[in-house]
Amino acid sequence: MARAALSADAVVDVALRLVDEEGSTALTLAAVASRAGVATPSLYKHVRNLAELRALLSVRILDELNDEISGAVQGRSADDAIRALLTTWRNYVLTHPHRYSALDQSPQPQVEQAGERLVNIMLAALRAYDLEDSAAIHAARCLRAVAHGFAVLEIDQGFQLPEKLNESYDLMIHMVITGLRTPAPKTVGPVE
Amino acid sequence: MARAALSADAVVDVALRLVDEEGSTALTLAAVASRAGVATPSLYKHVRNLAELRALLSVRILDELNDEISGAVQGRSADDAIRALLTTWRNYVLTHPHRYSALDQSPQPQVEQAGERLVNIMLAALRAYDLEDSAAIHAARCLRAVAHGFAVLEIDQGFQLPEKLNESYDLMIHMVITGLRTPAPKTVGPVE
DNA sequence: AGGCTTGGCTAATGACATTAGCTTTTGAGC
DNA sequence: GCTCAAAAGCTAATGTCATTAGCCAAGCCT
Repeated sequence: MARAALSADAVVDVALRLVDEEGSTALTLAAVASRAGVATPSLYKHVRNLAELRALLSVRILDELNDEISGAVQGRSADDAIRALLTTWRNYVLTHPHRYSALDQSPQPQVEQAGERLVNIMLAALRAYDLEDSAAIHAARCLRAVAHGFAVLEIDQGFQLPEKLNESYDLMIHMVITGLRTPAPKTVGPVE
Repeated sequence: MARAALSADAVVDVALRLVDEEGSTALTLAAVASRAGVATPSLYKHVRNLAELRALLSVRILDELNDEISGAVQGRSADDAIRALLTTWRNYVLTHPHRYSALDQSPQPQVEQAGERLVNIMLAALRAYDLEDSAAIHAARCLRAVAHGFAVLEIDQGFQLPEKLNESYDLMIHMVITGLRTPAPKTVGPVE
């Protein structure tokens, strides 16, 4: 190997710091290269292109979120676990808002894998509810949708009245928990 | 007035068609100009810049979503209204996936107004539950978070097992409704 | 007719991503 | 220690955008 300088991981490190400090829109190869003390095209030796860098960064972030959540869920179960999961998710988002909004929307396989890991944690947290397999998957999706939806809106919409957002989130947690405890509904046909 | 050709509205029309046909990433001033049969800089006579075009487009889309939802909620109340609202939201997203993903995240005031109109519809749908004012606001936020979160994940993640997404969504609707009917929880402190 | 306003155009600039092709470093094996 | 091939860097070039400046034509009002 030559010049023990950069590596794909190191590039992602730099990108992560950049996003933290200047927001996800500042994520350009030029900016990353500059921070890394390297010319822009040199990055291509470590990363296929900008899209791949975004994907790698998303994986890094999702894994970090994963870690925090699984730590928080450890040793808890049922309602307690769900509460911990959702609260930790939101805390992560609020602590690193730029990271969360840097998450890649485009469906790269690597990113999907990190997403699956997240789903597995949710399934583990749901185990205490004695759901059938498919019911557990539905529940996990709901958890994800709920946490993600609130996160996105809170980050880049701001809502208004910021002092009450905790209460809104508590209500949402309450909806999830009571919904899980109440017998599943018959599937309803489309409205209209 | 000269040359009765374009207008801000017409530009948004073109942009909307472009997004529908080629996806939200294809939304560039160059592409819009080309479709409008005009040179790129000419667009600046109608629109301040790309950011404003995005904002105008978002308003257009949010208003359309608003219309569909308020139509669906008309004449229904309580659980029925909530179900109609959420179902219509998802139907809109699935019918026009590109439009929904073209929605602007950056907080322009005009876009926020359109968002408020949406919140008002939700508050109307919630009226039957006899919530206090602030409780209704929390509930509306939850509705929005839930619908948006599921929409975003469904659009650009795809989940897997597409045949069961209806059931997942039904579960989420169930969570919302039972959560609204069950007494509000005491606010819980942060976990950990 | 004359002139202002409006909407359109061409040209120029600057930020990016990306590719091509050259050079240097360095580690592995001799 | 020497050689050399791969790795990692660089400069130069291209193409796509957004955006600005400055020019021109067309229509409307008087």
